[in-house]
Parts: sequence; structure tokens; C-alpha cells
Amino acid sequence: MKLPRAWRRLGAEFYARDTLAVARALIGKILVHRGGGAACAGRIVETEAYLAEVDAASHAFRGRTARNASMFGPPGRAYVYRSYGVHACFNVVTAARGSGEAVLVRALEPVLGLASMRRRRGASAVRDLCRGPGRLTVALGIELDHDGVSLLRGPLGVWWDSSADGALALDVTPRIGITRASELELRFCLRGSRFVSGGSRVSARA
DNA sequence: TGCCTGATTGCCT
DNA sequence: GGCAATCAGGCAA
Repeated sequence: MKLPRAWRRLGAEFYARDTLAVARALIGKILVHRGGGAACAGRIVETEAYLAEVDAASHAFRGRTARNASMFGPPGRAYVYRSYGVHACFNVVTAARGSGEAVLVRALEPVLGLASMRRRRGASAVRDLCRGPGRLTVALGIELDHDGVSLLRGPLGVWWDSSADGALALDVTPRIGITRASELELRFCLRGSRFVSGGSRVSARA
């Protein structure tokens, strides 16, 4: 499956900047995985920033370990880890090499390859295919094997639509599902999108 | 070596 | 709205 002509792949300079700037800029970009012959893609509608020193919720907070090693690698790579022993969560490594900062992609609006997504996820409403970090990795076929791979080349990457580039309205909120440093407002989502995660469950908690 | 917890999801009532 | 599934990392002993 071919990608639209207007799509352009993001380069290293996109990731090698302030983590908050990347988390913001990722909203509206397109996460693409071309694996197993089929291309799957979704527009990013929700991200969370994970910082180094000030952020006790970050895996990198206690320093480098075998699990989080790719967070400390060069920016523009993937950091994929297993959550709750069950789910894979996909992050992009940001900022300077060695800083240990990353942005978690929490939700996508499905754009391409919906049939493949449904097959991997089991029959599911379009809205639920990629709504949540564990769901979008299943839908796109992203696995723990992708930990540390480059997003600058190869089957996995982030693109932008040069025919529909413009300022988007964002909401900034505390992050979801964490207990440490939950006061930090490091979650960004596309205002008004039906595809952001954290529905009734999260609002009920507040 | 062993216990506890979590950047979640989906099924159950 | 409640809770089990499931396991590796982190920390205490």
C-alpha cells in the first residue's frame, strides 16, 4: 500500500529538541508502520511527555537500566516497553542523546490500513482501534522487538501531511494512569477529537 | 531470593 | 463501577 504523495517523513531535527516541544508538535502528525505487506497509519491525537530529572513517573528517573536503555540513545528512535506485564507501549526518544527523555503516544485516529488494524485487534469500532497506548501498538503491529529501532528510516516512522499543515488547538492536562508526579501537566491532546483516550473512567476519577 | 507495584485493558456484574 | 490478568523491574531482606 502506498502512502499519499503529500506525506513527508520527519527527520532527526524534529526529535532533537525540547521534549515538550516535540510532544506538542507530534499532535496531528501521522504514525506509520509498514509491516507484513500492509501499511497502517494513524493521526496522533494524544501524547504524554516524560522528562528526566524532575519527573518521578519517568522510567529514566532512576537512571539507565537494561529496560530503558533506548530512552538514553539518540533521538528519533523508538522506545517500546511492556506495561502491566501485558501491553506494549510506544514512545519516541527526544532531546539530546543521553538525556533520557521521551514522548509516549497514547492515541491515534486511524487513517490507513483499517482492515489490518481490525484483524490484529479483533473486530472493534473504529474509535476504539487506537484509543489507548496498549491498543494502538496492537493495531499497528508494533511489538517489543521495535524497541530501539530508528524512526528516521525503515518500516516504522512519523510523517506529516504537507497538504494539511497548520496550527491545531490543543488541550494540556495531567497525565493519565500514573501515581507519581501526577500534578505535572505533560499530556497533550487534539481539542475536540473523539479519538483521545481516557473517557468516562478518567473523568470519574477526578 | 522474594515481594510489590505499575506510563493498561477488557470482561464481569 | 469493579476487578482480574500477568510479569519484569525495583527494592528490601
